[in-house]
Amino acid sequence: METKQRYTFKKDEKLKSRKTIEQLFKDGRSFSNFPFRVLWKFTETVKAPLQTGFAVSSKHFKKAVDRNRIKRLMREAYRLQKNELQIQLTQGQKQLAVFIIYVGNELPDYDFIVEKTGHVLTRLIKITNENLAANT
RNA sequence: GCUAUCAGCCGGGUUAUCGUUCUCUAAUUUAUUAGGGGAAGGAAAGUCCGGACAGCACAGAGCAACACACCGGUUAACAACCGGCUUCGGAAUGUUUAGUGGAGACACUAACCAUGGCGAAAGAGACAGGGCCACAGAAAAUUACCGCUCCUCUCUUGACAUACUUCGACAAGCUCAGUAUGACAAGAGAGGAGUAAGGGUGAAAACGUGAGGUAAGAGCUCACGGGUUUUUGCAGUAAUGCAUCAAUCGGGUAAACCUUGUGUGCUGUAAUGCCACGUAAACCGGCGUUUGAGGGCGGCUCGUCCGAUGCCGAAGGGUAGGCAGCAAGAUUGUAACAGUAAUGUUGCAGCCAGAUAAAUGAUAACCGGGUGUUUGACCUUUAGCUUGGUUACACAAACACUUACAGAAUCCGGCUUACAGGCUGAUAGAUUUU
RNA sequence: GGCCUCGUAGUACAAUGGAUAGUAUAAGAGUUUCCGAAGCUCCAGAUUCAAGUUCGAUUCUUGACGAGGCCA
Repeated sequence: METKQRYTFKKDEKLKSRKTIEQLFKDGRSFSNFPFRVLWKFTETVKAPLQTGFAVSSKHFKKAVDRNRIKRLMREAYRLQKNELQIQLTQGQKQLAVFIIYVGNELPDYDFIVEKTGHVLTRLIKITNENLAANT
């Protein structure tokens, strides 16, 4: 992973456990960056260094096609930009669980999502650095 | 070729880069790499019907409840599908009649009738029963308010007949006048009976029109026409149709109750079975142990089975992971045969998603389809250009816009709803060309 | 995924198939008051949508749309 850059997003990197998600909603910390709301928590229960889930409210988007479309765009944008955060976490021996919720009301286009996902990821990197500094 | 209706079918493609899931093969560092293959629809949607499958007694009885309802067929099954019947709607066509225009041929308009492509029907029963029908109206279903007619009684008036004379014009009679009685006519009032023609209100008014008949009227009778039921004959498997005989005509509502017939046990793949992890058989209240609490997931009753370290309530604690179910089946494609068709039988070939915070994608370019505009195009005038008109048909180019509805979750058969656009067929109509 | 329930003024609820769909409250106007509140008077405002049955649907039937609930 450290030799060549591969933009993968496999099963292990998805946040799937119902239990961890409930923990995130209960104890996790969060911040908003429109159109996203991000939940995050350092936890030991997960295998991979970084696990991420995506969600869209079915109240805002009634049709499954629209929800799928947004989730696919988010996943694509995340996949292409998340490598830096992943490397940091591996070096720091930390496990991070992240859950990103789309709270906007309109169907976004791809460029908008890419830009906003970049903002979210830089903020997460900052948080990780602070956490590492505090621990050491 | 065009328009309309109906039925059936399809519903984008190629390349590049990065990526997801399942599976097979190989390699090893045992979770990665490399290669091959598969990966969303006609509605996957709504969850409206029907099944398969699973559990509850190899699912029992009665009531209740629910569903269905012309006939025949198809099917695993159905409220679905196919074919037919009946009723209704109806583009259009034709005959006749009337009106208008016209010298005429004829044209247009309207009405009746006939045919009628096509479409719709939750299409049993209102002679089993009760219920309801606001307002208006006499009356909303065996009813009678007004009116019409007849009879009886009373009163008034009129003229007639008979009898009588207290008084009067004149002595008597007659006449006039008066009184009483009788029957008659007219009018008024009361009572009884008949009547359903008239009442113009309403969504709906007692089969319709005409004639006879009658005290007045009435399907009371007759003629023509209409509806319902029924006998017989013919056609058809049947619904039904045609003819015929007889009876009958008293509104609507069953998508309000109901009646008749037929059918349905209930719950649903989060069913169900197995494995793993973890906790608490805490405490309190009530019931019960052969005199039976309670349960067997349906509303009630019965029956039957299970049933004691038990059950219920209250208050808490723990887990919410994996495997099977779960992808070879009422299967898909194709051909032949049977059938009007739905559909069935046989042969050949194929294996075609399996996720679980939920995969099947993202970006870019090009091509293809559709619509619109413009220019060529066509027409007129002209020797030609300009100008003007047409874009009905065919073709070409450029530009712009657009390329739908929508995402499997156990699986099938239907229904319903959404859908840019395209293709095919049938029927009807108008028109052009040959 | 499966199984259910419900849609009436801004809000909370009524209404035998039948007159102008009612009540409370909120909103608006007026009155009262030095001003405001409360009170009083008045006014506007709705049957989720579309078909069907019926003479006539908030009510009955069907479909669509929307809202809510339950499951191991």
